Amino acid sequence: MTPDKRAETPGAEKVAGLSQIYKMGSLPEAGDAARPKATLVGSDSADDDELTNLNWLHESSNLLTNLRLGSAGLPVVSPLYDIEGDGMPSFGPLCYQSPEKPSATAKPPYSFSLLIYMAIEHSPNKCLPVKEIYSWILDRFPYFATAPTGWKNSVRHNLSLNKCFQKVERSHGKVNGKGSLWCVDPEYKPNLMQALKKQPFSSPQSASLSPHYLSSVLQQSQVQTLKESDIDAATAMILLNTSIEQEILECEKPLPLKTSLQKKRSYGSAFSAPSAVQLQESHSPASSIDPKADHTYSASSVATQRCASRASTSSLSSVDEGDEFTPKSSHGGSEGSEGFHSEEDTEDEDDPLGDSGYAPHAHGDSALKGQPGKKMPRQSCHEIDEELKEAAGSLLHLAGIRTCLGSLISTAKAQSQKHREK
DNA sequence: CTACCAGTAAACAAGG
DNA sequence: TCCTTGTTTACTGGTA
Repeated sequence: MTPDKRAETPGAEKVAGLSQIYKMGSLPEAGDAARPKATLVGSDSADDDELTNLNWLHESSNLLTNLRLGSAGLPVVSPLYDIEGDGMPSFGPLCYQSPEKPSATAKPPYSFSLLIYMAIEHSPNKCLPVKEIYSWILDRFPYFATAPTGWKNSVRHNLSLNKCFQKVERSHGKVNGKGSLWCVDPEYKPNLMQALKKQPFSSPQSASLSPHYLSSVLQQSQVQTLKESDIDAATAMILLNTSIEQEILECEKPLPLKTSLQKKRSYGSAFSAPSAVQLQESHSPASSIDPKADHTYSASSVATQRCASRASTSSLSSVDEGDEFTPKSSHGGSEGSEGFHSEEDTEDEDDPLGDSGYAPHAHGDSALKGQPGKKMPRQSCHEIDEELKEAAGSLLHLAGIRTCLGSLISTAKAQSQKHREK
């Protein structure tokens, strides 16, 4: 499909839909973020205090908590993007268009796998049909609007080949029907996230997520006066956060990204991974903050269950567990026969996305059946919060050590200089 | 030099 | 019939 055909894709509506989602998806603190936070972090604290000042850590912690929560039922997805998420459809080309990246039409610094990952993760359901993946990419990366059409082939190629992505049939009986949904295998999610974080640093041509970028991103998200060391710490927090998430994942053994991505080229069946049973087992009660009812994915589909259950496990994610295992037949067909719901389908029913996971969601259906289900996520969030606090403590400790080392080094340097002068 | 990976092109099949 | 989607194979270029 040529870029000019884009109009015929749901791109336009999509944008609107996504916009809404983004709005809805604002983090709980997004509102806060919008507020002028002059108080912030070391707003003007002495430089030396910045590391040892718990405030910034706390902020980072909040930030990272948001990240977690972001994957916990918000439309936001990839940590780093979450960070910048201000609840607005802020991505545009911005996704990679950092200040250092003047050209919005430059080739994105992300691999197709990551682009797909981002697209999927930014969907409220964590599942997207190819078409919408195209749209998302086109929206965020204008480069592709003018790029040769082969990129779509590459996207599909990636989806097929990459084990990180799993196909989910939209509805019952359709095994090979047209337009399946694609979601990210939660098992590989950490790896993808890691790749996302790493890539810009490992890729010379992309500075989009360089410390500077991260810095600006963090600034956008409330942490306003970060020094490089802070950024390091924040990065560490992010990684830490990831590891916590990994702990939470019942599917431990996240393969090193390389490994996981390598698998993709095994040209074997991409869906030979864990069985439905395993998936079921790995299903954690902590899930579904998102009443988003896209859970109607054909429950008969193993892949669907996998997607739904594991997604909710790994990311405290978006699929309403109350529904996700409900056989479609019994799922009250208010949603029509197809399991898939695009943003349009759900847009009116969900501020769920705005549902932070902390704030109880009082919305029709979801609120009703959600009550019991909400508790768990809250508990989980609380646990996570505790973990984050602990982690923050540890990090603070490390930061303190680092500061000490820094001052020792500078002292040593000063002394040696004195020495030389003598 | 080799192996690996990502990207690209293309052929093909299935389905709408 | 055409288009989209999905799979597979082959090839190329970059990188470690």
